[in-house]
Amino acid sequence: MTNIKDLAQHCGVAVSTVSRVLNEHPDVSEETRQKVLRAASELHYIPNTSARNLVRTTSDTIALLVKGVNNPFFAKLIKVLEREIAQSGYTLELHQMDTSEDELRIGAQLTNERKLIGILFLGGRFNYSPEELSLIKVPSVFCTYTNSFGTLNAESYSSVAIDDKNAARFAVDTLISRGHRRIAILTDNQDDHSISELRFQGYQDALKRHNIPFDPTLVACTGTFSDMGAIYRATSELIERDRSFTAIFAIADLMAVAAIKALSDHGRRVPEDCSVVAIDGLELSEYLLPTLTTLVQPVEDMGLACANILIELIESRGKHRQVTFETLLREGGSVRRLNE
Amino acid sequence: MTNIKDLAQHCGVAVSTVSRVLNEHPDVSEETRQKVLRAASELHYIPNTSARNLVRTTSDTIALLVKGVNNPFFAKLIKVLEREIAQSGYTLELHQMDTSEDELRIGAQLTNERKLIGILFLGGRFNYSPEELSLIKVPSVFCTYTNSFGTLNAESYSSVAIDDKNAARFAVDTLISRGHRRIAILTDNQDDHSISELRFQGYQDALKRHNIPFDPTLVACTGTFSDMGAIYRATSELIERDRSFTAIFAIADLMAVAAIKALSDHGRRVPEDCSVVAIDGLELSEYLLPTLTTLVQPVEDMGLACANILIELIESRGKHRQVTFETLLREGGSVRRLNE
DNA sequence: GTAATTACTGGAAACGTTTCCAGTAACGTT
DNA sequence: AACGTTACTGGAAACGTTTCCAGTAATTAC
Repeated sequence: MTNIKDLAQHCGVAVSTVSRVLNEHPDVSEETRQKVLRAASELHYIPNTSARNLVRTTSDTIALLVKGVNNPFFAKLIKVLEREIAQSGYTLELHQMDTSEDELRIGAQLTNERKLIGILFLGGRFNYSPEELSLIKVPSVFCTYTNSFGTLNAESYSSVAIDDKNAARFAVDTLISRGHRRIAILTDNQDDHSISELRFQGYQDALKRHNIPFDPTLVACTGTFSDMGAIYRATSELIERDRSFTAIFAIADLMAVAAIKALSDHGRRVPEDCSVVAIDGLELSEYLLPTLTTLVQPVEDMGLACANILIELIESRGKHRQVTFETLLREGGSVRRLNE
Repeated sequence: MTNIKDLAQHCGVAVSTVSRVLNEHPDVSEETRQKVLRAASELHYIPNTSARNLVRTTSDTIALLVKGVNNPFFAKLIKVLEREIAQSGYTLELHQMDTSEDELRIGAQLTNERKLIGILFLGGRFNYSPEELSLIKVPSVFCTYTNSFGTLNAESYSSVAIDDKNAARFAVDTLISRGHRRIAILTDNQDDHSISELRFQGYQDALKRHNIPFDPTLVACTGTFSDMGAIYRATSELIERDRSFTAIFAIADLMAVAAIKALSDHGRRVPEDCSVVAIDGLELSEYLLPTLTTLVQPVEDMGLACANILIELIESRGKHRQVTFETLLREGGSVRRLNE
């Protein structure tokens, strides 16, 4: 493998000169510049990243710390993130965390190996104390969830999200405005300080505003966003437990898919016998039968925002900021007006 | 940041001794071992990866070069891959390639930066010459596609795949055995040397074996695996072009989803008016209405195989090998026997 | 009691860069 | 003619490790 020393020798110049050429420093004559460049290409010179990072005491890799990689909503997000990051000359590392508790631990560990210049958190919970957050020593951005529980001040963290509570409220409002009053909810969790809890709160809020009593028997917890079987079973139990509900609010599109199947298997058709509304706006949902009525998250814009905020932080061109995106109701065929 | 020198100084030993302790070399007294370990934890010592990699002239990162990250079949695969790789102490880097032509170029480039010890190729084409392949100077595995076109010998590359041609033939056979003869195909491409072409060949084979003439008007090319809109449009055009087909073979589950929607929008119900069979076996497909009849790829096993082969190559514990997995027909509700 | 082995340790080179500092030559300014 | 500036270049230190080599002390073998 050719290194910078070989180039120097080959050209009859000093290594420092070669380095200057390679790093596009000024103060190097056009003649030597060409000479070095030609040698570099002839000898197939490729810089050694480790050596460079060692002396520069940085790296070029950003870590994506994600819980539930196979969540289809993340797929598009990851696509956008990688593209943006690559375009800015950085590299994306993928790390999976199994529990939300891992996220800070893994983050802190990776940070310390000094091979990271930034972290993107995706799909975890978010109720950190300032002390916990300070374990992360590199710029980071929380994707798809924000500091809705904690006590962090806006100068100390960055996030990109929708207003989950509000979106959930809007989704449930949509059902209520169509005459539904017995509305079940299909959620991952009620109290894990993740978006699940926020959306659950939004559900409760909507009911309260319309003076509809909250009925815990209408809550189906799946404990997962991606395990279709578990979601199906949770819905089935709900159906067997209570036959009075006329609508389901699923906090994610994929949950709605499993729910619709469970309803169908129990002889209840959507939307005739039960309406369904969800949050996500997957492309897929437009191609289901019936098409899903869902609140669309602007996933592309969210990905761009995540990447840009992080890169600005890394290049110290920006300060921490929190971005909240609007969701848009996409009406499909899964909701029906209830006749009195 | 504490480094190995600080530890040495703090303990009153040489850096080499500290290094030995940290790398679990033998030949170091229990006493000093404890002393160093205690100091390391007290001073929050974290090794510098760049320095280590520099002197060892390796790294710990494996690159995943993927075309179409948002392909839902890949989601689960990536999940398994990351877990296996992380468990073996390596790190996974994500790189997206836009065109299949990128794949070798990007691979070669990354290889050369010497920050990579292995590459996983996912979702590209595969018709390389030995010369092209030799550009990649680190162990690599081709996931989900194999050397079905080229001239590589088995000692020079590794791959994990299903027998795409055979699977497609089986899928189409299933339709034929149910009485279908006018069978349309929904494919990404006919001649791009990727799995699309293989599956297309399998389709043609099945027809030939049953003396059903191949009709090009029954071929709908989408040019994509993941853009639902494009798939929908391609199917719509097919429907408007020919109303005689009684079944569709979609080379991927997601294509089948879009196709079923297109059929429905044109007043044709599945399976009553048209049967649909696909390849993939996404979990999702079991929860559609109707459930999809599809050939299941053992995605979990495939992921494990990819990771294991690569890791064995890296640790030079294994030789190149090609693994082909069996697919399994999962009968859903999207196929119906045709009455004569 | 000497030699050979073992157990442990320290010093220093090496990995491939970047960057600081000093230096030379040519040129323009006074 | 002396001086400052500019344009360019080389030497060497530094980044934080690992690993080779040599060396000492203690133990074992004869």
